[in-house]
Amino acid sequence: MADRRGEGDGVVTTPKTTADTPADVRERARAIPEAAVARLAVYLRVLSGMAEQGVTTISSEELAGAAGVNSAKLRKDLSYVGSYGTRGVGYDVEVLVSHIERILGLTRKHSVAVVGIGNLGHALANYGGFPSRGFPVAALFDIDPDLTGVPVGGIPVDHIDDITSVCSAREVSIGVIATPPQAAQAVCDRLVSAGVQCILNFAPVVLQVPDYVEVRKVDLAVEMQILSFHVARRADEAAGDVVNGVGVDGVVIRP
Amino acid sequence: MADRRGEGDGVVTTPKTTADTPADVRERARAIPEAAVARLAVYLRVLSGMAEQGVTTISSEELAGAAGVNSAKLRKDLSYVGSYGTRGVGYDVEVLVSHIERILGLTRKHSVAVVGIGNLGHALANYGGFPSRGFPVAALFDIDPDLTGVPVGGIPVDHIDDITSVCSAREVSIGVIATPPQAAQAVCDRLVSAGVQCILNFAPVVLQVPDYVEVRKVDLAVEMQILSFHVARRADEAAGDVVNGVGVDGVVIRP
DNA sequence: CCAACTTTGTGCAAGCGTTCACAAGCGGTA
DNA sequence: TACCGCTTGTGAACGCTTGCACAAAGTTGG
Repeated sequence: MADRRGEGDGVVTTPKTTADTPADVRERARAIPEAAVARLAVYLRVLSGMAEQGVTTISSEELAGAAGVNSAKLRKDLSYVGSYGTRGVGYDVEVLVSHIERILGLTRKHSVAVVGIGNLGHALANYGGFPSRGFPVAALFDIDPDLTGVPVGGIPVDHIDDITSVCSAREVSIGVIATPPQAAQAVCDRLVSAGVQCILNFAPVVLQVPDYVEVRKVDLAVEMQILSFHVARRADEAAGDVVNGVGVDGVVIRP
Repeated sequence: MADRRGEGDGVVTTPKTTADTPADVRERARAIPEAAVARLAVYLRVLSGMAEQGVTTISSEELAGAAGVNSAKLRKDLSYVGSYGTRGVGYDVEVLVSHIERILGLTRKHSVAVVGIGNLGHALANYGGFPSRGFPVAALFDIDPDLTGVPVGGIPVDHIDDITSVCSAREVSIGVIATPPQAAQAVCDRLVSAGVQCILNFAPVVLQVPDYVEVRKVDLAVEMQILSFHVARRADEAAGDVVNGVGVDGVVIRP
């Protein structure tokens, strides 16, 4: 499926028309909006699925439908990657996949370290989606000495005191924090001092990091509360449309 | 969106001072940008922590620092909630907490159902952050008959065939999908037919739902790929700063 | 009571991202 | 080769979000 790392270099499909020097790619990558990057990752997954099903060509309309966006946005997003479509026809699935992978930096392996082997840490260590997409889990850490040496998902757990040395040695480029909130900042600091520049944080805290470190946050409580907000808004609207809040507001809304 | 029915007639009087009728809250909630809602949830957590530490008053500058945003944005966000600060002083922590909770709909309990009791599902079922924040886990589901009846995190697992009846009976308002991608859409359809209008989706697929259903997606692979993009961009920039062109995949990481 | 100081709340302008609309380009056909 | 229909790629308009800067409002000290 998405195992085309390694390729891309020698291969260089980028043929005829567009010159596409590394400098171009660099310049282009710099300008891609964050939101578009997130969507590119989604397109990539959809395209991988298409490729598996034997689809070789796809139009922006089809791909947009499958990815849940409108086709204009999709084309604009793809235009950040380059012009690899054929007018009147659509996009070659394989070509598109390889170019998106290149832009997303998936031609290179990114070793991952997971810190905090609790419920979530276990789930992450065993999550098949990481290695199969070019993100091998190279190290696991926990503060509990009883866990040290115990293999989880095939990888032995190290003690968090060894984060710096182990991460440096194994060239970890992405750190995943799945610790309790109290420990998160300390763990983060160690990861940073080990040279890790990208962090995925599951702990419900705002991490303080140097400018050159990129942090992405996955906050379950926040997600739930956003949903809660929508539940409430919806309930309010319904209440406002039909009945209305008792006597407090005598406002009548007519549908 | 496109839910402006009802209004347009002589609705809502937008009173002078701070009367704050339910209609006002309704009107205000409707207007809060999605991005601001997400931040409000973060402010809420920070404020809760402050309250626990005995802090009673906080300025926008302090709170902004703790939440990792700039103070102007914070004040604008809070202004969506209402004007509950005291000029020259700051905000009363407790007051702010209660108003944000009200806006986010946290005064009401939202029962949660988790579908797919694999690694992630287990972690979610045992995650203490849910119940403690007003999101009691009321039901668990899996397709595996061997799991049915087995309690996980104190709640017995039901079979996914019973999603509709159980969710209706227990008034589940938020569904969490932690199944493999192939099963996600079917599970989603069942949740929707059970009346669930908010879904948190961990499966790496784009769910198709009716307009009135709100879906939030947590996609680990996408998060990793976004980080990968930044690693690559950084590497490219570093390479571009020093050498120009040449190497296809210049690595070079700089501190 | 006044003056000096602090901090909120917000109008406004700049910046991004999304959407629209259409010219340009390509394959197929006669 | 010339024409036709289809789909891409993108300039331009639009709308949402952010950040600035400052008046309004409150506190404190004399």
